[in-house]
Amino acid sequence: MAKKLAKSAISQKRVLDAAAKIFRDFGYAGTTMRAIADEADLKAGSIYYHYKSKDELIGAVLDIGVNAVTQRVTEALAALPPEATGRQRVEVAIAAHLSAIIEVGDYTLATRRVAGQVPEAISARNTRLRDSYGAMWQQIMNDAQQRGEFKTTASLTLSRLFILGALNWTVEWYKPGGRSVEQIARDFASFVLDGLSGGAAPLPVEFSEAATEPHDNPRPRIRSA
Amino acid sequence: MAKKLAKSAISQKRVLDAAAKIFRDFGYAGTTMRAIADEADLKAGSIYYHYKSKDELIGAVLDIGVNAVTQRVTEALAALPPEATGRQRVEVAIAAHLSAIIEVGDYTLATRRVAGQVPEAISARNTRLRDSYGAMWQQIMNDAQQRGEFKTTASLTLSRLFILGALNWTVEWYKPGGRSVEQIARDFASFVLDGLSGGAAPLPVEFSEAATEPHDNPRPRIRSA
DNA sequence: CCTGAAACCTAACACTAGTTAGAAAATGGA
DNA sequence: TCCATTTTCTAACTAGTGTTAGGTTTCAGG
Repeated sequence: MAKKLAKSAISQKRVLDAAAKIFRDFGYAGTTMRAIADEADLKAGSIYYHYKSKDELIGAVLDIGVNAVTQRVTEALAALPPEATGRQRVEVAIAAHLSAIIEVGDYTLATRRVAGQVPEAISARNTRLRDSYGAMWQQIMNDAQQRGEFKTTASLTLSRLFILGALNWTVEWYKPGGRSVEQIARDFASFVLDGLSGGAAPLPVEFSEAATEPHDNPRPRIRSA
Repeated sequence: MAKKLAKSAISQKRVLDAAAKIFRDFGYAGTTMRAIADEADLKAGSIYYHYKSKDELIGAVLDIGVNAVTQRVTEALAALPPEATGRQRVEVAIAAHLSAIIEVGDYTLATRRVAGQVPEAISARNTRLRDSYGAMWQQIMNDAQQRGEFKTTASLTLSRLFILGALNWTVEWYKPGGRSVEQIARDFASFVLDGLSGGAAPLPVEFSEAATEPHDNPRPRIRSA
């Protein structure tokens, strides 16, 4: 199984991508091995050559969703000079998080929609991953506050939960044709750091309110009944 | 069916509550009529005396989730004097939204977790409800900006999406024993309006950072396999 | 106590689920 | 070309799904 992997790897990836798509659209129980197989141009039985069960598959999908984001944000933060301000760190983390979850959107959405439906044994490991990612954010924010950059009276723990909740929700309404990820990240950072009422505009945006109005339910492909 | 409803109504409610709970934990396809029946102290076949299909049931659950929030926020805003500032309106809307989604938490969570897995015909109506609720928020924010209360450079449409995303995400980590809903609402409003870096504290909070650290996965009841 | 409607249950139907064992095809080095 | 290994398919099994038809219980009102 792990000797000279070569041809198998591409099929494995195809199955994984297909699984993410189907899980995202139909949830854990709603996803059938036959539907995944169909999406991956395979027969249902053949999946078991690559993954030994449906649970192992969903486990792989879940982990990819979180790890991709964690890795991207970690790298982006590491690339920052040591003298970077807390504000800059937050901005960079937001941009990295956003671009990551949109790039691996199928996995992110699958993770979001399926977490809490999956058997406990599988979700436990994934929860640990998410927790440690949250701790990373917490540290950024605590540092910034200790430096005196944050003057908010709100709990930083709650703020972190708000930020990550809103960030992750983005994949639900984001549509490729509309606003660019960079623009969304900028607006988000501005919103998070200065709020609605504050904000002495550092750089004026070209056109603040226009363009495509995002819609709530971007994914119509639902089974008949 | 709608002649002299009396005894049937309480059973109907029991089934509905049970359905919300099960849908929230297992998703659309993962929810079985037998599991709902079990939770409601009933046999599976008996559900069909109250609801003619699983789809009708999920439709009812979805609508309750949205309508409860819409109604509560509408009332809270209507109770405000006409001279209320945009800032006050936002604060009130946040508090009302939060208390509503936590009170009918089972329905809210069911709605959140199941939307997108449900057949299109059912989700369509529900999406309309959510859209009109979003429009209500949009109006509050536009008004406030036109009055000159908001100085943010970020798109108000995006801001609204961020706010509602973060608000709805609250039910995922809220735990009854921890911080009070009012405290969370205050922090959230402060965060939304003044951001992290701003915020000339109007009223100092008693203890800003302490108490129960919320945990990510508050619902362990997952089927074995 | 009778009665008819309301509320519920039982048992089954047709169908689909995840999974598996074994046969068949594809692959690549000798 | 041959062969051994890898990869895929076929066909089936068991368990569990939503739903229904018809019988049974519950219960208010006469």
